[in-house]
Amino acid sequence: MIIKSPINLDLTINSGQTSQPPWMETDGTFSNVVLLDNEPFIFKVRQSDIYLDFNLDDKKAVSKLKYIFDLDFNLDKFYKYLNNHEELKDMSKFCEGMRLFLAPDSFECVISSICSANNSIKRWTKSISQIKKNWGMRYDDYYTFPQSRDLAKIYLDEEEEFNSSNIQDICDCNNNLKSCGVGYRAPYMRSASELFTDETDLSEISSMGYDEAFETILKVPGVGPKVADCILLYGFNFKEAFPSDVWIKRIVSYLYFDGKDISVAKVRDFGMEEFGEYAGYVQLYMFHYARKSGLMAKLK
DNA sequence: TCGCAGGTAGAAC
DNA sequence: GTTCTACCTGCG
Repeated sequence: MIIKSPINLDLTINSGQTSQPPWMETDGTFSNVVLLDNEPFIFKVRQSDIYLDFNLDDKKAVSKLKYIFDLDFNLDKFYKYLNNHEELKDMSKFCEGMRLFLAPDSFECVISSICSANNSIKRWTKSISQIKKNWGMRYDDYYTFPQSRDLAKIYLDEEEEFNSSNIQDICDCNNNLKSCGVGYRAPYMRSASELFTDETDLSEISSMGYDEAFETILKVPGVGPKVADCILLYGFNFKEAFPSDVWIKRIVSYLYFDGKDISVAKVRDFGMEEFGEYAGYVQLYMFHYARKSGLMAKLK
């Protein structure tokens, strides 16, 4: 069925948002397994003109799909907003149809975002895909993201695995987090999994206001301000988040502060204040505008 | 080969 | 409170 909200699927899925790695692509069809009340559904989506063509018409599935691709967000209104601001008016034409790519499972977003810190898009998406293959549930060619209680039990590295198992050669130890290329983030990822198994219920975050949610998620190991904002934006749909990293800092500094060097913390405050309910989208568009327009190369 | 890039934690100021 | 440094991996 066609869902009549304009979107550029390829751009949205491959824009490096830390909710999840890109979906599997075959001949222009993007697919993934999505759990609805713990029941697996294979979602297949493809571009149809400016819209999205979805393989299921089940009401729950459609509602979830609309959530994942943020299809109820009014892009036209957002573009009017961009066009009314001198600093932002070029952005929509470089990113037309790009939407938030929200996590079907917020725990996956927590771990993906921790993994993305001080890392490249290519490397964190590879690591998360490997984690799904190793410890997720398999349906056809697709893997779910493991649940927190399962990830909490995974060995951190070869050494821990070797010492706790009957494997004879340490080189055969590849059932551990570090073998997924996550580096020093492994203990953060496992501690976060323990936290969300035993102490903190992720669903409580959704019912909090932004500030409380931010302070709560900031306590998770491996989560600083940038990662916290990514989790709130891509994992919980808090659109007022303005995840600020060095690139956003350079772009904001160029566009708004005459190239003056300002702290990432100040950039975050500025973005939230200036863009309000559009902060998350502005951040997303800024990053891709800078990438595609050549601004990023210039700011390097 | 090695220098570099990229957020967080923990220590030092 | 702000600033410095180590952390792991892949890339040029």
